[in-house]
Amino acid sequence: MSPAEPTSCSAPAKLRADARRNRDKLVETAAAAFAEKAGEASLEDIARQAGVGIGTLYRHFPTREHLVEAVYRRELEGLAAAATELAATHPPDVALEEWTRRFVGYMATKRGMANSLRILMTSNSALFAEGAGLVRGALDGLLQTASSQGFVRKDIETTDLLHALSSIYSIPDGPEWRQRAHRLIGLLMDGLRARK
Amino acid sequence: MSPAEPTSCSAPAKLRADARRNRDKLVETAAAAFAEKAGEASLEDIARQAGVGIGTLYRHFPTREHLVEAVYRRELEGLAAAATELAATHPPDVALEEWTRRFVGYMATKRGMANSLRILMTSNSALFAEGAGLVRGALDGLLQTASSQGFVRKDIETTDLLHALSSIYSIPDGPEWRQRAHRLIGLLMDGLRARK
DNA sequence: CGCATAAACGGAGGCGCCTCCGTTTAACCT
DNA sequence: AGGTTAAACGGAGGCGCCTCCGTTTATGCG
Repeated sequence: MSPAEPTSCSAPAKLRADARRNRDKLVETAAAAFAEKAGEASLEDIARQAGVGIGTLYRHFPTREHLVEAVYRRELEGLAAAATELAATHPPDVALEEWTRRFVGYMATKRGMANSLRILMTSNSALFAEGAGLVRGALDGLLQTASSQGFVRKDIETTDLLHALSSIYSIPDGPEWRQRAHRLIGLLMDGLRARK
Repeated sequence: MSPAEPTSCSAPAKLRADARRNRDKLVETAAAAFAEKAGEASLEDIARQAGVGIGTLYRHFPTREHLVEAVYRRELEGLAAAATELAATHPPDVALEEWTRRFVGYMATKRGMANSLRILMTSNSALFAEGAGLVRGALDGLLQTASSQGFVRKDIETTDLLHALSSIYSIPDGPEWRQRAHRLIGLLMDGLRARK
């Protein structure tokens, strides 16, 4: 195995140290800005908050969609990593529930980016498929473990659960959104634990 | 029947004379601009070319999509009207062929508007359906006449033909696009006339 | 007509997007 | 270390989007 890789793993190789630093800072800042201002955040603001010039932002991310993509990918990777970590530190059913809650947190940040994501989806669906695969794999691992050890029922497949989770997307916007989503998850999890 | 209605029929009612005039001029100018510059035309340019202020454009069409919608609708109405006229002045098979050629001309103007149209399609699909209905009706009339009078074979339905025509959309962009499209139509029409 | 008034006009200005290019700096070589 | 150079930086500036509001004008009424 090669030495540890401390920086974000989804960045292109062979970047000068300062470039890598700025790139990471931009993605991090953008993630926060998109989460807060729902994808409508101004790129100039993001550059300013990240402490770099607007030119630097545009060199790293030629279009808004490139930046969205980087944020999207980073968060999906984080989500997949969380699954592994949760599996190692919690009972399987708790890990599963906690992971789905994080999944909802993730989706919450995406609500306002619908437009950019749609563009991304139609113009570069390969990336989307890859992201979906990551999520699916993570959920699959958690569910397999939990069900094989008898913590949850066995007649529910990953696809079913994923489908149920994605339905959260269609909950109408509003102040109660998050609350509703978490109630729905509680319901799903109780259902899963009820061994038929 | 009420008196003749000389102005564009898809405009809202009860507009002051100057407002109606400016609105029509804007739609007309926009249609030309979108056709030429592929939907990327600047709204400021369109207003300037139409001889009105930018404020006037925005009062009539609050977003780019509203203007796109107006152009889109106007052209579909023109297309439907052309079907009636062609049917009255040409043999049925010629009318059919000529109309499909105009249909291609129409689609050619839409190639660059894909983005705006997609937004329109997802955010207001009712309009889209209405437009599609207009086109379908026009084609249906022409095809019925032609086939009932024995000018074209009878085993092809409107839906089939519409589907074949819409495939033109997927011809890759390029200088030869129009030529390819017309070759395809010639092929379709010869096929239609070949009475099995 | 001439007046009142509501409707419509139009463009200045603020903001965001993106490019271009002069300046800075990390990385490599001797 | 000091020098060289290509990579990276950053912000000014041009352009388009959109809003806001002071000015103009069509229209209906006495």
